[in-house]
Amino acid sequence: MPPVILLADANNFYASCEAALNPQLAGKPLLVLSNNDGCIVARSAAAKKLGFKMGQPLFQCLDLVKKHEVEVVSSNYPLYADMSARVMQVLARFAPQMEPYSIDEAFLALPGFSPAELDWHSKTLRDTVRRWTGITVSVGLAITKTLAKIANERAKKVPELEGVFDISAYSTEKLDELLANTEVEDVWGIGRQRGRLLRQYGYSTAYDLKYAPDGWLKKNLTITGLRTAWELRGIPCLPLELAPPPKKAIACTRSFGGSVTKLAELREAVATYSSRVAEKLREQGSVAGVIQVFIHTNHFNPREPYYANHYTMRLAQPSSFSPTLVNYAQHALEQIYRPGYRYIKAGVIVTDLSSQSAFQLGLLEGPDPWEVEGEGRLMSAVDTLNQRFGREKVRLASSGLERRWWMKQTRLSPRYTTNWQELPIAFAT
DNA sequence: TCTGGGGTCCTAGGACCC
DNA sequence: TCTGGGGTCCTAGGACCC
Repeated sequence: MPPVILLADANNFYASCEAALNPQLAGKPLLVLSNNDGCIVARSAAAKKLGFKMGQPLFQCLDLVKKHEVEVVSSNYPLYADMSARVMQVLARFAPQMEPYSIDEAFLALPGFSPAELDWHSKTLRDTVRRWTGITVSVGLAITKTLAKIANERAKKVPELEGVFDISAYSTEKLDELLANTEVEDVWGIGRQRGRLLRQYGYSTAYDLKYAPDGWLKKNLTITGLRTAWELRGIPCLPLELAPPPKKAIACTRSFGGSVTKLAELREAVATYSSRVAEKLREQGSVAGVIQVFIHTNHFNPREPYYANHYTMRLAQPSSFSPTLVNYAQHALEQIYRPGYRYIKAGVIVTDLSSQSAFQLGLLEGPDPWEVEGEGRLMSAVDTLNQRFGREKVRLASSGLERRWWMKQTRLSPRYTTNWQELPIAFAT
């Protein structure tokens, strides 16, 4: 018997994090905004009920916000990352094997449980996460990840299920009935484009997708679409990833608080982003072989000329040394900068990553090992300081002081769990 | 006026080679 | 006028996810 897959997925995660640390928000309509306070990226249950849509620009629904006195906050990623780690720690106690899949969900493998045991286990898991973290998770159980996703979705939607839905022991008939009542776009791996194509050919439900011919699936949805159909048939094609594989690309890209026209300001932003990229590289022990910089103006505004460009460079030697990456990025920026435009976003992406240690071993014809050693020690000293005293406490001067381009975050909640000065207050005297 | 960020995987097509 | 066949590698772009 293959193990049952349990998918635990937090409800309205970002909104729940805010409410968990600020009891005054409990039960109220609450919106969490994207970087720059532009779009809605999370909604509390009450806000969903009022009709706010995921991804909707805030300025389009200000009337509704005012009318219902909806609370609105900027996104606070250090808080969500910390809460996520706490939730994951609790979840890990409930299975021998776990794959943290995203900031708010994880797959668990449960071998050798009876249906009654699965039910008790899932309810205990849910209660424990709620009591220990203040976050509510929904649980779906099935024999493949794709089916567990569908079960989880139901657990969220149908109140009678009380947050847990187990379809791991369903007969083919029962499962097919459930799939026939599931829109094809609600299947994990079927987005807008594939949904449209499937419907054109008359495949409008998960059931239709399950029984679509393999040849058609492979040809039109590639191997990934074929795997999805097999998973619906109960054949596991997506194994649990127990150890997170190293990233193959690392990026830091941001919209500016307002538009930026001067090269000097773009240079600050690009220096900041490439420093951050270098830091992320060092976190996973990688060096980058290729760096790309892009900038663009606002493509939503038809009244002003649009310009977008990117420039890619191969490093002479793979590196994670901040000053090196900043220098390359600055050079790349100069290749694509054109005066006279109002830029609203820039980004730095590194690829062709390899392991720091493998790189150093193969260094017979490489750079001076003493130099690399010195760079490494400098960076680890900087990283240690910043971990201890807060991000960017030590940084390159080229990343700017005034930083007029910095993103807008006008409604940031306190860093309740990651800063001693901003702990939640239980009793005020 | 105001519209997120960071990833993965897959394929088609071009360059290049013998 | 007629102009092979098969393979690899790389990249850009598309689709998807949260």
